[in-house]
This record gives sequence, structure tokens and C-alpha cells, in this order.
Amino acid sequence: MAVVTDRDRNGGFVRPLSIAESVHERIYERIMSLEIPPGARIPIDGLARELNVSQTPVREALTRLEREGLVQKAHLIGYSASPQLTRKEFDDLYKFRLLLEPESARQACLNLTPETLARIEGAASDMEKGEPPVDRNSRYSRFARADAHFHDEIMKVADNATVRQAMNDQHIHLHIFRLMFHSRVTQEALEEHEHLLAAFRAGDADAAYEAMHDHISRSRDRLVAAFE
Amino acid sequence: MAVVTDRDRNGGFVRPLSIAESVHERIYERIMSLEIPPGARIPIDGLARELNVSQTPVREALTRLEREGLVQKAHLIGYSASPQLTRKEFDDLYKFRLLLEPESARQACLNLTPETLARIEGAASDMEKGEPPVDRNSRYSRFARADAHFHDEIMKVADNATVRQAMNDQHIHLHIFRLMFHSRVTQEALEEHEHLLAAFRAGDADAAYEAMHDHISRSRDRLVAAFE
DNA sequence: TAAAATCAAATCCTATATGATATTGCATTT
DNA sequence: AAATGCAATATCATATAGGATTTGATTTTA
Repeated sequence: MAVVTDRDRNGGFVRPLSIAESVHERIYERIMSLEIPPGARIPIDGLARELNVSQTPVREALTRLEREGLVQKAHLIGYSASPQLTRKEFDDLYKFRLLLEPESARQACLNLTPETLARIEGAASDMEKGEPPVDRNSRYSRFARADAHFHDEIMKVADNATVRQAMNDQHIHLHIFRLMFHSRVTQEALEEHEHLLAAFRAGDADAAYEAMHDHISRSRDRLVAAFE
Repeated sequence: MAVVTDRDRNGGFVRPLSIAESVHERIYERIMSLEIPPGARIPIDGLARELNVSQTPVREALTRLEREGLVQKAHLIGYSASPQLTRKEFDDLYKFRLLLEPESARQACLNLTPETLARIEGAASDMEKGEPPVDRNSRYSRFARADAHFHDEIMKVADNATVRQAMNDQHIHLHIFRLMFHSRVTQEALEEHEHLLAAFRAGDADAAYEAMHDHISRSRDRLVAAFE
């Protein structure tokens, strides 16, 4: 098995990347892309053979994914991809977002510098343009990731590592995409982001809070159609 | 290696418990009890020999603990217990709690039934009595666990699985105990819990919000002494 | 025919072996 | 005496093997 290597950001050094880590990424991608659909079994030895690695790193990757909530484990039975969000879980998730994200937007606004504002604006504009997608699914998938990136940039500026990690641990974009992979990119979401940016540019923290609250509420209302 | 078994709650069936799981628990206990102090190396083969198991389940347990934030991993170097909370992390954690817990207390109050109130009251009274502790450390350790249980009972009633899990993922009682293991059980905390219970009994959701907010703020102020 | 029992294949969980990498201590050099 | 280089040891990461359990189908029995 050839050792996968990666260029280190700091120096130009090349250092080996663990097989377990790359297996983790590959399984994550398969779940995100619905190649492994919700509820599907994920046999360890099958994956190991398919990826040309041994079972040990596959086990390690699945253990991590379980703790991340993306797969489930039944002792002596095996792993399977986590099922779709239920309506209740969806509602809980959005209540959770509404508790954390508007306040984080307010805090981000207070911490804002020209550099960090530019980063957020860059993340926002990344969502509009982009390579021509091969199909609608991949387009929405990319939209979901870019949206997650935009929100995370705001979280970075809000500068609360606990809150940021709790948000990222939810893998919101993955669950949303699995729920609505057939969805289309809405112009509305982009406009709501624009409102948020306007509040940031004006340095109006309360307006940022409101804009984020509004954005998440509307996002919830758009997605709730998946359950009807 | 003898297989560890456990009695199933439902039927009287006996089913094997995985070694990986029991290793996970044992390492958790060692970290909680400071037997493995913050920052200490945790060699895989050493632990495996000591616990009379192979390296595979130890690896799996450590992978889970890493994802839980209790240990850190450096590729090709090894695992170590996570360091103490920094002041910044402590502050972030309490801001996080203040965003989620008061609102959860409000919601719990709205959902309250006689049965669930009784459960919460039971958790509260568990904190006051208890076996005579062998030393002050173990007493505070038990206090920390009981406090976590009390807060979690409220989370259960609030009935938002996302919020509840995000809270539990923080392992607050473990970090607090490691920070303040020499601390003593304060009468104040018990009184604050009593205020919260009073609001619950009165069915006053706003008062429950305020009581929880007050309790967490005061808790933070009591603990912040650890950094001075 | 339906239910129970049996058996084989698949899969899991754990143990062990092996090569690769990092760390440590000692010797050597400057 | 400090610094450097090298070898030995410790530890990690992965591969592979074997015992244990579940699953599913086939056979048997009521």
C-alpha cells in the first residue's frame, strides 16, 4: 500500500497522512454524496477490501464517524449509515441553531476587522459563482458546503471555540443535503446573506443578530417542505 | 480473556459487552480521577498490557475519547490526556452554557409533569446526602457528577436531543473537576438549585430561565478563582 | 402450510506480528 | 563543556489470523 502524502502548510515538508484519516474522508464523502444511503450497512471487511487497506484503519475511521453521529454501531452486528433526520430532530436542530447562531453573529459583528469582513464577504461570493455543475445534485451539494463555510467564517470571527465546535459537530450541511438533495439553490438565501453582510458593514450588531435569526428561520421554512 | 457480561435491562438475557467499551470507561475514569493527569502520555501498548487486552480495543477506545475531546492524538507520536481548560476555553464554555441552559430550563418548565418534576427533585436531593466520602476529592468528584446528572435531568425534560447532546459532549463536570478538584461543595449551589426547583413547582417558566441563568453565572464566578 | 430447528456463510471483535517512525541515551567531535 | 551524530529502544500504524456471533436459508416437524 502506497503511503499517501500531503504537503504541509507551514514548511514545504511532506509528511505521511494516516490511512485511517484518508479512509475517514472517503467514507464521509460517500455518505455526503448518498453513495452510501441513510440506513445502509457498512461492512468493515468489505470496505477494507474495496479500498485496499486492512480492517484496522477502517475500524478507526468508523469509530470516529460514529462519535460524529454519521454512522451508527450495533455491537456484534456492525455499522450502518445514520438514518435521515426525523421531523423532530430537524426541529430540534433548528432550535439549536437559533440559540447559537444569531448571538454569534452579534459577537462577530463586535469583533469585526476589515480583514475578517473580507473573508466573510469572500465566502459569500463563493456561493454565487462556481464551476458549472455536472448535475443539479452536485450543484446543491456544493451550495450546501459553501453555505456551511460562510456560516463557519462568521463563527470564527465570533471567536468562541466551544460554540463553533458544537455547531460543526452537527454536520448540518450533510444532513440538510441528504434531506433535500433534489432541492435547488434559492436566490432567497443569497439575499439573506446579503442582509447579514449589510449589517456587518454597518457595524450594527443588533441588526446582525436579527438578520441571522431571520435567515435561519427562513431556511427552516424552506426545508421543512421535505417532510410534506 | 474472559468475556465481560452484563444483564440486559429488559429481559433477563445476558449479552457480552465489548472490551473496547469497557476500556473506554476505564480510561475515562482514570482521566476523571486525575490518575491520568492533564497532558500525560497514554501509550497504547502499555495500557493494553496493564489491562490485559490487546491493542485493538485500546485503539478504538482512544479514538472515541479523542473525538470526545478528552484525549489528544499526534500522528506517529501518540495519545495524551487533554490539557486543562485555559481561561479562554473556560470563558467560552460558560458563554455556551448561558446560551443553552437557561432557555432549556424555560422549556423544561413548560413541559413539566408531576413525574418529571419528581425526577428532577430526586436528582437535586441526591446531591445533598450521600455515602461518607473517603476524602474531600472524592466528595467533590461525586458532587460534580451529581450536579451533571441534575442538569441533564432538566435537559431531558426540555426534550431537545440536539441541545442535550451538545451539552453532554462538553463533559463539563470532568473539566470542572480537573480544574477544581480541591474545591469544596458549596452550600450556595444547593440553594441555587432550590430556587430553580421553586420556579418549576410554581410553573413559572421565566423565573426558571432567570434562576438557571443566575446559577450558571454564579457557578462561573465561584470557579474562576482557579485561574487566580 | 406454518413454525421450529439446524447448518453454513458472512461479519464482527480481539489478538498478534511486522515494518515504520520517533525518542532517548551515549559516544564522539568541536 | 556544549553540540552533534548515531545507535538502540520504545511506540505507533497497519496487516493478518482466528475465535465468536449473527444472519439467512434450508430442512425438519407438528
